[in-house]
This record gives sequence, C-alpha cells and structure tokens, in this order.
Amino acid sequence: MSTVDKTLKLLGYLKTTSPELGLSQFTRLSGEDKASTHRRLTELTRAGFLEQDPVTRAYRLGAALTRLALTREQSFPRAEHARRVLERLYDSVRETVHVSVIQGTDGLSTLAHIDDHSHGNRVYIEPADLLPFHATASGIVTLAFAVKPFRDTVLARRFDRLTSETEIDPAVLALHLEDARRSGFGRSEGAYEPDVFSVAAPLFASDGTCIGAIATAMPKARFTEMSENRILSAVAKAASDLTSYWGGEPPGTLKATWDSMIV
Amino acid sequence: MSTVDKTLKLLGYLKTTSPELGLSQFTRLSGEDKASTHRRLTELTRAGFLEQDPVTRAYRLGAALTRLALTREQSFPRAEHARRVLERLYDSVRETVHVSVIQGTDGLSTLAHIDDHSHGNRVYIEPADLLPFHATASGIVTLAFAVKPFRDTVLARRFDRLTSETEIDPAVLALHLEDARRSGFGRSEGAYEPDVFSVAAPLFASDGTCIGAIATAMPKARFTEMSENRILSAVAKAASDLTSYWGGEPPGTLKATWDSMIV
DNA sequence: CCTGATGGTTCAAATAATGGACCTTGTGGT
DNA sequence: ACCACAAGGTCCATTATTTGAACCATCAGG
Repeated sequence: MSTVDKTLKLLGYLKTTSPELGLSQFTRLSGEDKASTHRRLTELTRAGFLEQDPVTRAYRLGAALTRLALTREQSFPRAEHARRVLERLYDSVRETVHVSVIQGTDGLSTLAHIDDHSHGNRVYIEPADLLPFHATASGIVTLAFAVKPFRDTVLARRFDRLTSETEIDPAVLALHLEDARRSGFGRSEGAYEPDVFSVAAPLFASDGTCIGAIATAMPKARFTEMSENRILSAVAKAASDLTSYWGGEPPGTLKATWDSMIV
Repeated sequence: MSTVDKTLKLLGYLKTTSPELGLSQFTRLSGEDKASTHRRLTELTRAGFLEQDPVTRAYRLGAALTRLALTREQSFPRAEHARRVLERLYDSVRETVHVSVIQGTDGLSTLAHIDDHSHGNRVYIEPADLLPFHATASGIVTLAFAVKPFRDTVLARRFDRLTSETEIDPAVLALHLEDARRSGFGRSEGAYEPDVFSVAAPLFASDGTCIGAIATAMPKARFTEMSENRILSAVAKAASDLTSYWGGEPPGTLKATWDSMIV
C-alpha cells in the first residue's frame, strides 16, 4: 500500500459519530506507529484536508474538502440533478428517497437525499455513511448491473452481518443479484437496519456502466403489495430520468422494462 | 516536499474553468515526469478523490470529496451558521455577501455566499477560487488580525498584480494592514476585480485567532459615503454574530469597536 | 512524586518513490 | 497508405523518502 493510500485512509476514520480524533486514536485505528501517523496528519493539515484544534490538539476534517467538493459540484452538478429527480420521486412515494454512487469497492456514497417528513415513523438517511453492497437495495442492484471484474472483486470480500436479516453467504447473494438483474430492482428487507424495507433501481453512465442507484426506504409496515407497483413504477421513472439527465445509457433490456412500467 | 504534498497538489489544478485534465496536462502543470504523475493520479482515483472518464481518460474530482465535505459539515455546521448570518447581512445591504476562511498560506476559501439579485449590475462570487490575501478586503483584514508568524510567512511571498489597482509592495501592504487593525475593517477598491469595492470584517476562533472574514462586495458606484456607515455597521454586526455562533472570541479592543457600531 | 496516558521529535535503517526509456493507440498531414 | 507526433500508459535499476523504536515533555489521577 502506497504512502498516499495510507495517508488518505486517515481521513476515513473521521465520521459524524467521531468528528475529532487525537494522534493516539489515529495511531491505534491505523495500526501504524505514532511517528508516521503524526507526519501524515501534519501533511494533511498543511494541505488543508485536516485542521487541528489549537487547544485540544485533536484533528478534524478541513476546509480544503469543502472547497474541492464545491468545485466538483460546480463543474458537474450531478447532485443538483439528483435533487431535482428526487423531488419528483418524493412527491410520488412520500417516503425517504436517496441517490448513491459507487465509492471504490467498499460501498456506495450518498449524493443527495430527501428525508420523509409526512409520517411520524420514518427512515433517516445518514448521508456521510458508506452503504455496503451486500446489505442494501442500492448496493445489490448496483452490484447486479456493475461490470463483472468489479462485481467479482466485491464478492470476494467477507461481509458483515448488520442485522438478523443480513445475508452474508456469497452464493445466496449471487442469487439475489441474479434476481435484481432479471427484475431491474434491488430489494432489502431489514438487511441494513431492522424493519426498514427498501427498493432501488440502477443508474448508468454514458458508457453504459452502472455507477450507482436511486432508492426509496420505508418502514416494513408501509410496504404493502398494494403500494408495491406504484413504488416500483415511480422508482423506475426516476432512474430513467436521472440516467438520461447525466447523459447515461441503460442496457437495452432494462430500458424496455422501464418503459413498460412507466405510465 | 513530501510525496503526499505533491499528490494532493494535483487536485488543486482542477478548477471550474478546467474541470477535467488529462495525464499530459497534469504532467506539464506539476513539472514532474509522466510516470510519477500517472501513479499519483491512479492512487487518487483508487481513493475516490478523482474519477476517470472511461472514454476520454481525463481525470475529474471524485465522489470521496463530496462525502468528506458532507461529514465535515454535519459535524461542524459552520457553513450553515454562515448562511444564516449572511442572510441577515444580505437583508441589510442588498449586495453580494460572503464568508471566507483561511486556506493555508495561499489565500481564503469561500465557505458560503449570497449573490445579489436585486441589481442589474452586481458582483458574482466564484466560490471555488481562492481569494488572495493582498488583493481582497477579506484577505487584508484576515491578515491584519492573524498571528504574526502567519502574517510574516504570507508577506514574504511575491504578490501578483491582478488589476491596475492591485498593491504588491509589501511596505505599502503593511500600511493597509495597520489601517485595518485600527479600523477593524479591510477594504479593497478594485484590487481584485476592476470596479469592485469591498469591505470585510474578521472572524475569530475560540482561542482568539483570526480564521477568516465576512465581506460584502459591490460596484464602485454604489459605495457612497452615505451608505458607508450603514454597511460597516451591518458587516460589524454580522462578524460579531458569526464569531459568537462559532464559539469564537474577538480581541477586546475590536469587541468594543463592534459594540459601539452596532445600533 | 509516582504512573500511565497524551502529543510530539529524532535519526540510522529499510522501503517505496522516481524518471528515462519504451510501448501502444489515435489523429492530422501529405 | 504512410509517416510524424502527441496522447495514455508501463518497466525497473537508481535514488531519495518514509519508517519506527527510542526518546522527551506535559498533564491527570492516585
């Protein structure tokens, strides 16, 4: 693993649940020695990727990230497109909706989301968390339509059991992927968070590769057979819209499926 | 310069004006050899800090940046606070307003801004650009209140002449800093962009160090003596509010100046 | 006034980065 | 059809940077 990899990895230890960490904590998390960790933290701080509290000496994420993320969004306003499509989808389903894109082989990163505010019992999105491929509707459907080498790399991992419903057997997961490829949708029934049902459709780039998914998530109780068709249709339309907004192209068979579902 | 520095520097070449660059362009910009540049780009891509267009092979900023920036903002919602204060300031002055924070020794990075939409002739903010210390009201006032070692480091640089009004002589700049320290405000009269007048007040962290500035910018024609006091008072109030929102503490003398100006 | 935790620094040894040369593909010119 | 050039990308002996055990300073609790 390169020096740069090891350095950038440090940034990943900062979560919303632990937004500041000290030198010793980084050292323990990374399993490296203190001197190297310290030099890396100093380099990241110099570059503006971290900032250090002058009193506690703890490190937190820095302003350069905000600046670069702004530049990215100004150049390629994908999040803005996503938000527009999500608004329409939310109007249809009145449940929490989100768009997430592949972030390396570890999972999906959420680009935009709308939290439901029309029900008392609703599903919250933590936009800073990576969504694992094996335990979420978005992850399953993204993996199902991803290119084979990528899928194989991900499936070679060992998966974590997050709830009692999480499937971690690669053979069974392969069946789920097969199912998603046939139907065009990924499903999760409490595999990521207990009692949360979710459906997702894949999003494609201009070269036809799958780059992420659009999904809706709700409490199990509200996902009835009656509502299912309406939800699938709305999600299919959103996926189709966003894919073409982004200049993407779905595989021919899926395009046919989507068109037949959109009323 | 460390390997990590050289690698992270590559990200800086991606601007809104050049959101995608190829290997050769990065190589020329960095002045390094092609093989090393390529390895660095690959590492950044693996980490999600860049993504590569599968067709053109050009590199652009990646999804990891969005994710980290979101985490940062969730943990320390400084931009949200800034936006709230900017809204009030905008209501008072009806001109473009922005909050920028120190980003290394190169300049200030804009955290939040509101573009004026009440005049035909207005000033636009390019939030992804770094504001130079010597040619902007925000830069001058931030430097004026910054700790001495930092100020000396910045003043040791050679400055670029951006317009016919840009002051680049360190001795004269030192006088401007002195003036800003006395009055509590930085000014720029067309030194960054021709015809754009700007006033800025400093922002402080909890340890009393200056971390950035809040400013308003307008066409020269609208900055009259009559409006000046109203503007200074509004900017002072905004700086005072945002500093305390962020848990910061202005120096005693400045606090007195601000309090006397706020009606 | 110990003890163990924190943040930070040093420098010889070990490892990873470097970059000139090379390969391949695509484009524009004649 | 052919050549010249620039693009993206790779190889590997040389070289420079990273590494990490041992170190120091400070603080909090017992």
